[in-house]
Amino acid sequence: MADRKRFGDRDYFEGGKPRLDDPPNSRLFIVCSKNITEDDFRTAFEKFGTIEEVWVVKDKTSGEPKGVTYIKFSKTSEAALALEEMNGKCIGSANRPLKVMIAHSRDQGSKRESNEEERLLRLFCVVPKTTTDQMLRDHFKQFGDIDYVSVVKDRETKESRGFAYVKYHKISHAAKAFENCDRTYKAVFAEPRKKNSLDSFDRYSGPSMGQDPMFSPFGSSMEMSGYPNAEGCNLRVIASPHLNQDQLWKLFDIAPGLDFLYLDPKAKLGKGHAVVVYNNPQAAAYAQEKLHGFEYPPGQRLIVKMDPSARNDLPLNMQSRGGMNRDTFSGSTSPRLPGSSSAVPTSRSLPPDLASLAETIAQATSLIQAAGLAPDGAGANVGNVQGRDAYDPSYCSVKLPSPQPLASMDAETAERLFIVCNPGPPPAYALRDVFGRFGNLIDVYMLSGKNCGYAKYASKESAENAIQTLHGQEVCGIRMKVMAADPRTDDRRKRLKMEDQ
DNA sequence: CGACGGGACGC
DNA sequence: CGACGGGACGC
Repeated sequence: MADRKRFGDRDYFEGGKPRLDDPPNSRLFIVCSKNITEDDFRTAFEKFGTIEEVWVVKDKTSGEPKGVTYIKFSKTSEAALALEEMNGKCIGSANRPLKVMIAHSRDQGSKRESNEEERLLRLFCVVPKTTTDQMLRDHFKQFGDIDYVSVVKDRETKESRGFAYVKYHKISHAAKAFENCDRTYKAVFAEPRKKNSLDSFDRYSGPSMGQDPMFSPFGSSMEMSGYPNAEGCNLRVIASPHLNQDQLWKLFDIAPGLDFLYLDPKAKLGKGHAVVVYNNPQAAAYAQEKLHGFEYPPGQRLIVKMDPSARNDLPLNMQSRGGMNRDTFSGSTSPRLPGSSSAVPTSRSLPPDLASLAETIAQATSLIQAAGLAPDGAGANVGNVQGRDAYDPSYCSVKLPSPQPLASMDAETAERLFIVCNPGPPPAYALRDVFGRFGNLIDVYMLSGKNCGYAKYASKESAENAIQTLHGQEVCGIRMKVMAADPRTDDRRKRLKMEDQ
């Protein structure tokens, strides 16, 4: 089938026109000395990614370089990194430093706006109504330093309007988030907020929503280390034996001050038994309250108990250093609490912040395994068989292929499946994992308020495999029908077809 | 200050 | 036996 990722004239000149702004913000506009050659540019910029084109602009009549160059990258994040790295640098034989900017789209011309940085730093996302700022922050912080997260709420009812803005400090971070954030957010670069033209300092204008005020009930976790062996800091955990140490770490990282998490590889304590130690008792209590009884994976409740003696079960060499702690775990960032509101759900019914957390973990797990970086010997996650093909999520009634990378969101749909779930829709992350395992999955979603939905695949073969394997099976105890979808009926397809001409 | 050409899906 | 998602920021 057509591989839209591979670059070639065929793709570049889609519809007879160069795709200058596809993906968005992937083209650089560079003001520079006139004596820099195309080769100079290629040499200096190729390390940032795949260059689709270097165009040293020359005067049409005289042929003289105008001191302006465009460089088109295949990805937004490549252009962003190149900008951050090369702006102000000198290349070739020139003394004048490059001025590197993200090129405007052609119709936008050369006019500048006072806040054009914001166009590159801020993402617009569609989010479930139950998603909070903190939940979004927890997902988006993995891509870089967040300026602010803001779920837009109804002015009167204060309820979420179902969309949000996420702003970063660096455009490469925004670009990474744009490319790699959970695709159900449908992240796009946000149009700058409407504004009057006078304030070119809007970046500094407000405290705005910089840091959420209810952010840290425990104060700075750095200052909370005065409880090294306090009794209330130690938890004993029983989890699914399928979970590995990384996954558990991410779960228990919902409370600030996670010091040690030890999942006994020899199962001396018992399969899936772990010891968790925080540096402050509030965090341990919070984690226990939030995670005890939480189903992860679905159907498998975590058991989380306070146990002052738990720390004694750590191997001697860990009682001071930890088998896994903040220093050795690269994926963790600053500790944050979910559920910034005080109306934290205490029921055992999958509070939304934990659902979001579980989703994040499922996604990360899927990515890691798809990349062939499956947890190594340090983990105790392998049940009975060897190799990552053996990974078999307990929430699905049938043996599945190993996790696969998703197809790009704008890939062409080769086949669409219709899914019916009874009695109701399973968790989104479970659906995504299960349907993703056949490869080339573009998107899977349930219609809101309905028990049916769709899965879109970029490959017919993947879609057929999904039908073969999943039809009639269960996910999280929910029976699924999986079949080819009827073609769309509305005029949306026609409209898309028209654009192709 | 510094903003837009050439090319046009295989055998 | 079910059928087509959510979308722009109080001034």
